[in-house]
Amino acid sequence: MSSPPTRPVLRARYERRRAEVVAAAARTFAQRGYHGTSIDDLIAATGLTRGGLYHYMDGKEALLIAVLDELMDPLLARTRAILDGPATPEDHLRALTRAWLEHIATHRDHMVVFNQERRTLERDPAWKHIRAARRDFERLLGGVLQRGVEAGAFRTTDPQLTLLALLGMANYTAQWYAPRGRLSAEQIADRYVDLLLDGIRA
Amino acid sequence: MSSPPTRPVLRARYERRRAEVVAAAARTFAQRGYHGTSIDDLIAATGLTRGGLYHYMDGKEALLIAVLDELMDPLLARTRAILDGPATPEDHLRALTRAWLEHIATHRDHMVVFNQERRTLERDPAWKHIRAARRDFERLLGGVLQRGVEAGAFRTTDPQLTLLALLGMANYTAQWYAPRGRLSAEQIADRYVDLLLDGIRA
Amino acid sequence: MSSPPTRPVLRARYERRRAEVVAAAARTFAQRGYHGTSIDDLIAATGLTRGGLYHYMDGKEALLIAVLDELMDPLLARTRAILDGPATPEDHLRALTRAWLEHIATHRDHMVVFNQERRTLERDPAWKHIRAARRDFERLLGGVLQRGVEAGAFRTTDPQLTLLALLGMANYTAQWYAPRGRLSAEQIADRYVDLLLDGIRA
Amino acid sequence: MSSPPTRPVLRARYERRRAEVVAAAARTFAQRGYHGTSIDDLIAATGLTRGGLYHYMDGKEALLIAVLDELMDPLLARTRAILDGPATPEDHLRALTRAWLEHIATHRDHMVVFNQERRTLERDPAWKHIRAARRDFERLLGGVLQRGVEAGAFRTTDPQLTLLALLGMANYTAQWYAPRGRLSAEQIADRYVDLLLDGIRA
DNA sequence: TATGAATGAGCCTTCATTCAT
DNA sequence: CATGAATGAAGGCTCATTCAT
Repeated sequence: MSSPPTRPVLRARYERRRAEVVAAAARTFAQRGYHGTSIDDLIAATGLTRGGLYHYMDGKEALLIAVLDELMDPLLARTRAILDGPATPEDHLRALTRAWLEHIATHRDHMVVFNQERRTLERDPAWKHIRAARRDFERLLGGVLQRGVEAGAFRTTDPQLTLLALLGMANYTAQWYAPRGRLSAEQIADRYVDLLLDGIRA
Repeated sequence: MSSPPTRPVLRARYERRRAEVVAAAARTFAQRGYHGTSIDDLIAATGLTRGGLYHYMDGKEALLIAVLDELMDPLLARTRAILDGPATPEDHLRALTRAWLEHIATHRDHMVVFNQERRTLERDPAWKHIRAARRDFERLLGGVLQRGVEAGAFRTTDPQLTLLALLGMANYTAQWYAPRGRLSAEQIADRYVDLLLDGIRA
Repeated sequence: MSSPPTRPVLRARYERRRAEVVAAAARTFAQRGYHGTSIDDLIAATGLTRGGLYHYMDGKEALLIAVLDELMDPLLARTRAILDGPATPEDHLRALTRAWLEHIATHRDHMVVFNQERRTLERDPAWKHIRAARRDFERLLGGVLQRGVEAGAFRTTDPQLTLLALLGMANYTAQWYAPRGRLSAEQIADRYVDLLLDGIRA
Repeated sequence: MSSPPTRPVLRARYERRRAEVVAAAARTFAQRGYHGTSIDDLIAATGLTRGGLYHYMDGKEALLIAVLDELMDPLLARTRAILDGPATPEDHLRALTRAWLEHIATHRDHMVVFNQERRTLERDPAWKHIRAARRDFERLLGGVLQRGVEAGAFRTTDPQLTLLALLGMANYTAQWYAPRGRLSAEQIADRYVDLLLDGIRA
């Protein structure tokens, strides 16, 4: 990867193209898996040539890092911003779930890649910052549940398992969500929160 | 792959070894991903030699098929057996979830592989029967929810989304479940069903 | 590189072929330089196929290491053996120079490679043991000169420069020595020692 | 490479920059070898941009030619100038060795590159003029030894081997000479000549 | 004059698989 | 039965060079 141009005009074009490359990588990794994606798949997805691709990336793994950073960094920032404001645990939970599902909806491919490579991420020391981001997010979410229990708003003997249930159902959304589908991300979030709060028993 | 021996004694040993190979493949695929696993990884995991491995398999992809069949076939059989018996929707739901999580608990690696390769499975015609099995399972599970709603036992405006929520939380278990953990698979199943039925609102 | 076979017969053949590969590498590196040699050059020189080459080596750099080890290890061993025995400084000098030039004569390619890659060797931490071997050899040789001076056998105000002169003339031999040439390695050694001791002034 | 500017001011700047590029190439080739040096290494060493570099050179190989010409041409000219004057063989030898080592001292990188690429130079027809220059220099130097023997000033049964010894020790200087070292190039030359003439025997 | 995006051939290496022994 | 040597296609990546701007 050559260093980015310094002249503003070229710099802007460079950044734009680079973002396209990362987006194409996210899409392709999501479809074929990271290891299942060849550089040729990526050049087909970007329209660049084999060598040209390397203007915009350091290598395949750097692309994976970029995809996962694009997923985690804004989500974590958004999460922290929401939790900075005062609200009841229920409101925090709802706001967080909405933000989360909206982020997944706009980053479906990224999320699918994250789910696919989860195991690799756990093993390799190179991915520490991604693991840390995931853990931070889960802790912040778990904290909301915990405070809800302590405040008497939520009733559950096992907040940890509740957290895992919520993580499972929300993250799974990436596998089936369709942008033009019946429900918006916000609606899905609300229904999930309702489900979690009230259940379905008649 | 040479054809299996016919003499019973040799046949038995052959089958045993083959099962070990599939188990090792499941473990290794789960850790490194299917594409990320090399034949060398498999010979390291099995202790066989390069050539020896090919006595027990037709190739890497055949191994993936075997892993996924070991996951889907018994689960589907078990599911059908449970649904064959008469029970309330709630009892069916609970029995199904228990069987499902117990199966995941004993087939964690298989399930992780399934989750990882999900996208590949959707794309390639070679995987039709795996896709069909997954779809059948989801339909059977969805049917229980549907009947519960129709019978007035469950109250939900969107059984399909409820199904997706349940799929998400249950399948996610494979990512974190530990055999010697605090909760048994059965307990997890029960708490998930309780959660789904009653929610956590105080 | 696959691990060497354990069965003696196969092991022997493996070792023999591996030695051939290293020899071919030495020859080719000497002709074209290490960086100038492609894997295709090596397969042409060995008769192996592209993939087959990797049965006998870990990679191109491992081959370079093997070449340099084949050069340094026996020379250093021989040097130490010679210095273990008692002798006058002049006899030690002569014996050492003979051994050295004979070694160069039978390892011309190795020596040429060493001379070519000298600078790279100095820079990269990966080559520490090669650097150490070179330094040890030079110290042992320098010690002989030093002791000769102390014993009053050699008269030189600058043993270090004398060492460098000797190193220069001897190592240069690899560049022009021809196995079937007018002079044997032993004769060259003797003449170099005579030159060093007595000069050419009429 | 664009053709050099014709307007004197621009021309001068062009020539200056071009000389810097060749110097940087010598330095980098010496450190990493010719084949081991990439264009990126050269742009890093010159501070030019990728495209800018090609304003001052025709390509990588042209740079190598320039480096070697800078080494050989002045040395040969100087050698011929010295030999043009009348002197005893000993004085000629001393003057030549001084000039030679002083040239090496101011062209260490060039000399290192020459030593490294020696084998390549021998093989490729493109390098005929470099080979011819080397051969001419060696012949001129050998001639001095030869005449010394014929004049009865030098006593050696093998002037050719003596020449090779001298070439070895002198050329090797490039590998260890340090500009600010203990000895000047002239001093080294004198000691080498003394050594060659008188030896070190007490 | 100077830039840096773009090229595509070629680099070293790994791969799943076959087959003579 | 079992071995491991051998294959050659394909992998990710770097290269020297060109050229529109």
